[in-house]
Amino acid sequence: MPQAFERHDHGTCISAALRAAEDACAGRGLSLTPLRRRTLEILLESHAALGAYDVLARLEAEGFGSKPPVAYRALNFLVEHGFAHRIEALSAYVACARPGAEHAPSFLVCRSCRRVAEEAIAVPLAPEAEAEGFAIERTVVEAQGLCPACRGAS
Amino acid sequence: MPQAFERHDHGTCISAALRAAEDACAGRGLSLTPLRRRTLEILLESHAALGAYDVLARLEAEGFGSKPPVAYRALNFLVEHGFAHRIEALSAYVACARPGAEHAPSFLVCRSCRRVAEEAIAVPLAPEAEAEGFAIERTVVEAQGLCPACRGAS
DNA sequence: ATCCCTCTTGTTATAGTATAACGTCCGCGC
DNA sequence: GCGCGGACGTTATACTATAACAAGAGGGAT
Ligand SMILES: [Zn+2]
Ligand SMILES: [Zn+2]
Ligand SMILES: [Zn+2]
Ligand SMILES: [Zn+2]
Repeated sequence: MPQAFERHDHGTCISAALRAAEDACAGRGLSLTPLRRRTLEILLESHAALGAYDVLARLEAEGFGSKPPVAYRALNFLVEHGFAHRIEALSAYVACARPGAEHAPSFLVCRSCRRVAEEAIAVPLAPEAEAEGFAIERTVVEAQGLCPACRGAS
Repeated sequence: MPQAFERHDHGTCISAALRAAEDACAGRGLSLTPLRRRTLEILLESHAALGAYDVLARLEAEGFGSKPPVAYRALNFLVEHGFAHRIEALSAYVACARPGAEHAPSFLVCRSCRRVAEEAIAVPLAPEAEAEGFAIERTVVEAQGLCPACRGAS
């Protein structure tokens, strides 16, 4: 997988993700409206986590509505359908690096540049949950730290 | 470990945690002031995650200050020194179940009653981080779902 | 064509979470 | 006594998120 912290052809990165979103929407009867599509593109421009109000500012500058629900609704649509993820520790949003594939996402989040690498790992806590009769519905796995670039720039 | 979702002697639970906090503060030159101690007690009363403003309301009712920084400072003190943890997905706070012990905490969080069980697991993502040159400083591991009691009450 | 229904986008207003900045008090070392 | 740092209190403000309502677009039924 091309990773956020490695050099890669980012144009391919973007177009593959948009393509996957289009296909998934077509297949599931969802509509990837201009607002939703543009919101995804904004997230895809970088591998960094963006706050809802950052996204909103971009959308407003491009002629979409200027009020918070505009951004939150688009972001929630993307998150619900797996085209983006919410980084809980930052209250921020990032495009999914594996759109289409079912996965329990986990992230490496740089505290300096906010770039995010998405990893595929086994759901932790499953045995503990089993032992206690706890039914896991969703997992949040986020490692915060410094990415290679930001370590170097120390 | 006595778990939040199991029957246990909760009085012991509370007094052991307070004792551990007192000892740790004494040993590290920290001051467990009445405000900080009471804040910890409030968190300890249940194994549930409480919002900062819930805690603040309790503190105010007991004669402490009524403004947000009062609660946030006490909570931040407890979190910084490992006597409490922040549940990122809820923007809420819970008393630590292993005060004193060094640990990368992970949690089972009930979405219905907000009770939290703290587990000890290995840091996930370590191999991935290593491979990418990412320096992990903190991990957030939270499984959300339904606890045994809330499953039963379905 | 008209009606109805649902979905999307837009708005206003408000709720919920968190911190910056500053003043006072108190205990301690000098 | 004086200076200092830490804890606690305040005011004010910033940041994050949602409830509730209005307007338009599209589609299917009559
Ligand atoms: Zn890329
Ligand atoms: Zn970085
Ligand atoms: Zn207990
Ligand atoms: Zn529960």
